[in-house]
Amino acid sequence: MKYHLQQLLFSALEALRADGTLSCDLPQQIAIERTRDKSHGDFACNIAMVLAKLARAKPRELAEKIVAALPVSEQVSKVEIAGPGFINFTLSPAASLSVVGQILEAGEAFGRSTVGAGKRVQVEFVSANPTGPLHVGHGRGAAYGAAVADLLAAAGYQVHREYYVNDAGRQMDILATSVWVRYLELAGEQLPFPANGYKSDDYVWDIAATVHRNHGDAFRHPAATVLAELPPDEPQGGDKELYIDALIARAKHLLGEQGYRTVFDTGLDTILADIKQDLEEFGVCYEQWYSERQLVASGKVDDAIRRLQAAGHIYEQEGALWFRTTAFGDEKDRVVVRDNGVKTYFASDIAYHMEKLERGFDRVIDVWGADHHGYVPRVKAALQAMGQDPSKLDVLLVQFAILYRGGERVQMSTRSGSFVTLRELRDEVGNDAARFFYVLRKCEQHMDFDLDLAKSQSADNPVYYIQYAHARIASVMRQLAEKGFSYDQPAGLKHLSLLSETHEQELIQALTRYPEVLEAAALNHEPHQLAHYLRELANAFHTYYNAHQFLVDDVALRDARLALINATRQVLANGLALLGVSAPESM
RNA sequence: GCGCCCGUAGCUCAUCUGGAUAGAGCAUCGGCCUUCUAAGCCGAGGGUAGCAGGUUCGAGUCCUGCCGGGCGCGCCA
Repeated sequence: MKYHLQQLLFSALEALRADGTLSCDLPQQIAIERTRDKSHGDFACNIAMVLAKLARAKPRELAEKIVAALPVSEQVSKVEIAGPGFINFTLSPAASLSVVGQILEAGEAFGRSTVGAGKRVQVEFVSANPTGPLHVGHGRGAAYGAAVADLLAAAGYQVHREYYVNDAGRQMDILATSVWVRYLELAGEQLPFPANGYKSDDYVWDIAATVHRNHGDAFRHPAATVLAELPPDEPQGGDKELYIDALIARAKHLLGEQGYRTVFDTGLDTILADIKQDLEEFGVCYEQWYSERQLVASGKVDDAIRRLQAAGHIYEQEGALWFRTTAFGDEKDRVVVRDNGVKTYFASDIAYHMEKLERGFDRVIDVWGADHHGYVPRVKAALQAMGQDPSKLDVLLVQFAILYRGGERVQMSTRSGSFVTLRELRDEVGNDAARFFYVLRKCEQHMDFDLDLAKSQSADNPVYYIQYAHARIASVMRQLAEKGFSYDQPAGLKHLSLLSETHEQELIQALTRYPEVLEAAALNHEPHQLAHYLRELANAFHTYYNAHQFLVDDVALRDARLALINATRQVLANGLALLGVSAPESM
């Protein structure tokens, strides 16, 4: 509809230009907006005010000329000039009513558009290190990323959802070594737990037990051998980083490559399986799980560094290789290969992002926690240095969700183990409430997540309000047969003009907005727009429900009303599905 | 100190990329169930949009400077 009005205005402007009334250039885009106030019609356009200066005309006079030049459209019943020069359009009743038939015909497909047709977009989200279960912070990224991906798919994009698995690197070694130490304890060895290990995480015990169950004492070594000549750990006044590195080296040496790999993989596989299951239960699915280890093994990381070297962006200093990211706007240069020869996380990420673009995506979206924001310039710098277009990469930073329980802020720390897992959250508040709560705020907004409120199962949870609207409609349809009524949908569509009540018109108006909301939410990566819309739609329905009866004796009116609420049910279901929330038939 | 994000009703947040009189929910107060689910509806009160400037027909929205909160500034990941 917006597009139709744009076309009308555009031809009016061209006509004015042709007869010399308008001498300036025509704008590329004509902004059409929904009106806030119904007395202003359905849509408003500010084009006269925008062009007034360029055309050296008073806005209202220009508006009058534009209106006079507008082609006739049977979808528009009234055009008015208001305020400082707004052109307000009122749609004809038939134009609004037609949405009901469109919804019922399109069904689950209603609202989908083709703006992204032919474009491939990759969405990478969550990508938490597989060193432990997902916590509530990851939950927000999961719900948000999944919703953004689904919205883009609904907008016609070909969407590729991906999870980058950091299965290489130091943190994984620390995990593997932590598992081994717990295993040694289970095997009866007495040795201190490293200060920098995964100390208070119960799952480390579980994994160690699995290793012990499957391999017996195969990886057992006397504590004295393990600890021989290790530097002091932090409690003994040493450096915990040095200590853990030495312990990792000892583990690799004593277990051999094969044995170390077995312990390592038991940890990795166990945790990754847990993460996958967790996300799947949360309704979050991926096309691909991309392994950092395989990326490294493929030689692509070395290739990337070589390419940067060949392009002259790498220099050596104090034994390390530095990438001159400052040449591309970063604050300081970054190390890609440490003086001990180990490649940094950044080196992998350069190769990974390079590889993303080389896979041919038109657009690449990363959903990151806001604490990684400082990382954006260097990744963009890398892409630019490699001759790629950095603007193809969109990094969406998701702010933290601050948890409250009993009015108290819940302290979150992975290392201290005092975090709430996503699984715990889902168990407490349910998947539906969690998914909906997480996307209720725009991503750059800090979010207060009140656990008590979310798990209270009360009406304070906005998700129930929307689901209730859906269930109510389903209930009405169930009552049909019981009360001896019938519903003839084609007849209902024929009699839509009987829907003249204010509440009905407002409900229809809300329905016509759905495709616009969907497109805006997708293109702006703002699922919260859809969440808020669904609440408004549910509100329009509940109001209507309380004011009028659907199962009335007037057959034509009954069919028309049932067609309307069935269309409403469809849109509620479609919108909830995109947010990963169920649409129950009864509550 | 530098960089990014945020600051809107008592609380939690919207405001459709600069539009018309800034809107919802919760909380408070007052009404509505013999009728399709009261997890609902209707009504009332509640605002100097952190502060001060600037840009223009027009600013919560864009720019600058302060104030306050969060996060980040490793050869960690």
